[in-house]
Amino acid sequence: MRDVAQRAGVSVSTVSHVVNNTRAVSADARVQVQQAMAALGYKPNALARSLRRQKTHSIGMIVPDNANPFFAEIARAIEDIGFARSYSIILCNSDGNLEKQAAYVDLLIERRVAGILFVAAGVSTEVVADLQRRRMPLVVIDRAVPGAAVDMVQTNHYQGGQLATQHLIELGHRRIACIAAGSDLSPSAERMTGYRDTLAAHGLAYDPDLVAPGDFQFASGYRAAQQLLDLPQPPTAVFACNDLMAVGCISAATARGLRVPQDLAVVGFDDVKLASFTNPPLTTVAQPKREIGRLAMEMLLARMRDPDAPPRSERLDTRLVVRQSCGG
Amino acid sequence: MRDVAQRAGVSVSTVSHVVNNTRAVSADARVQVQQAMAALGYKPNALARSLRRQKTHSIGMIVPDNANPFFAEIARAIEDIGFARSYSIILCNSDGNLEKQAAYVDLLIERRVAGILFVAAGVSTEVVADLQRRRMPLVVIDRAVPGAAVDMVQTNHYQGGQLATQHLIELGHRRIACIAAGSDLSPSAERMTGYRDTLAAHGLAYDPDLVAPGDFQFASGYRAAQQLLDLPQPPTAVFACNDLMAVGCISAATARGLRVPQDLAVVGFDDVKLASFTNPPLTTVAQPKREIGRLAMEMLLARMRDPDAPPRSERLDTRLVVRQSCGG
DNA sequence: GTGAAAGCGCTAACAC
DNA sequence: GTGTTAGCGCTTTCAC
Repeated sequence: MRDVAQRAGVSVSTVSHVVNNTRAVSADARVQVQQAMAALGYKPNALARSLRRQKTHSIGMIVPDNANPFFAEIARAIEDIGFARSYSIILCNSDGNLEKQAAYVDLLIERRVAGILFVAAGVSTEVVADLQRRRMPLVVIDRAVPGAAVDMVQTNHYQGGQLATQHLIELGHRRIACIAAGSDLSPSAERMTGYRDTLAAHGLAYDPDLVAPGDFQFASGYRAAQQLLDLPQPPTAVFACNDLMAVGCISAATARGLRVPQDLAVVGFDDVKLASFTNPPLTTVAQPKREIGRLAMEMLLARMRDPDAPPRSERLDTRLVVRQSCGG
Repeated sequence: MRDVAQRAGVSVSTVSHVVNNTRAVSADARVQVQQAMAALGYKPNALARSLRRQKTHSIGMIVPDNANPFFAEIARAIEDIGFARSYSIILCNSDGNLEKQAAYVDLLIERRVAGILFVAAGVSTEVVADLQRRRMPLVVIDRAVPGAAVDMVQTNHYQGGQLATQHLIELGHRRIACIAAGSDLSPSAERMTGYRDTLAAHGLAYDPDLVAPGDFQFASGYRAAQQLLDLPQPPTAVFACNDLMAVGCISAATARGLRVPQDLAVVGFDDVKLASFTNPPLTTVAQPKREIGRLAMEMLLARMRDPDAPPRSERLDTRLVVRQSCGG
């Protein structure tokens, strides 16, 4: 900047004012400055600016794994909004590891980020409390943080479970199984509850034999389907708590010579890319991934503007994507 | 830091020295400082440090789209190494748009990143030249930048094309089709060349009828397969230039009552997650995505250490992942 | 409409 | 082993 000022024959503060368009400067001086900037390839130093202004245009995004398509989509939406508002995103993968997460939180604090977008890696009550003590703008995504009054946005898993079950019931199914996953994680539990409540609402008994355990992976869906189909009275439809298990379920059924959807209807959850390409294409409950990212970012920006607003918690509804794995 | 110094009863420089472990400090003072830091929740200001030291620990990563699984994996590997070396990654999506890319490059320069990892969005000769003029450490990934002597790492697409074709030939196939994609992009063209050369090396004639156009999408693979199977003498095997088209091809074959692999063998390229879950699971040529990211990051770190080393260009070999879509 | 000067929080060179 | 000081490149207040 000094160089520019010298070459343009004006003061440093004048250069600053044309760079930031911050007060009236004679047309003459402005042109001089701009030419000098171009000639020297000058780019202002954002570090110095941030130090002086005591605010950065960086925001930290902590996710378990950006290669997981679910988080990849969310990250994408976040980056989009960030770019539009000229915030840049620092990518942090926690691998669901609390220490790694803590290390990244420290790093983000030291970098003086303007805010943090946060998918918790396990029980993160303490980190969040610490962040709040520091008045760091923060939005929690996807997984709740117990005992924290904090901005958050997540999917309405319960409504998604309802949607899937409702669809199967409307198609005439009465024996509807569920491939569940680790009930300690809230999303899966909520999907299950949506399933049970919808069964009940339609006068269908809940049969524990029709609930098979899974772990969100393909293989567990395959195994669960085998177990279900071995039942004396096998189900005619399956609600799998995610797409990977649904695809595993279809594979198992096909391997036994069953036709999907004629002999077994299958509905998934998530709507990952894969779902369009299976045979038959998978009917599934879509999580609003882009919308989650977009909203989280908007909420963070709002929080930065008004640090004292009451915490906001949003639940985004899912949408049923009807393809061919349930017929209909 | 002043606060810490005051509370600990030492000078600011002493605090700095315990924070950075930079010179001998009495055990006493060290304890005082650490206690004060903990009590005050002090975290050093990385902005100030970077400004003073004239070097940051940020690196910029520009990719077309982090939600594309290929780049997601690469990004993941980059982040991993970065974390281990305490560099943080600024995530930039160009959407293949030169203006967006230029905007991000400017942003990264202003942020004074220590280096840039770069998947070019189209012909980026100028940006790269500008970056080099500024002596910005830079590694180009995946797509070559014409006319630039610069560090780069990419897949050996040619060798991948060979691998796929070779595999099919060894399985006894003689009429081997290819689903290609836009020959203007170099990777696809190189895969094709690998295919042709391998055919020739085995005394098999190249038949233009057996090459069907695609655009990397599922639907184009489906269409291409239909076209191929309508031929008077249809192929017995297909090499699709990516997995999505391979899966489309399998769908089309299945829809006609053909069995894969008995009636038609199909091999893909990329080895995306999806490939494990198709029916039958897809035999495919795996790109070393993690390895690309890892190597790119290592090369960037090396370049930062030695700005004047001659540019290095690496081609990483692919690997054939045999599943079930080719039999064998 | 312009310029001079202080200071953001840190580090490094230099004295003691 | 410790403290003092100058200065990284910017913004902002103040004086003109």
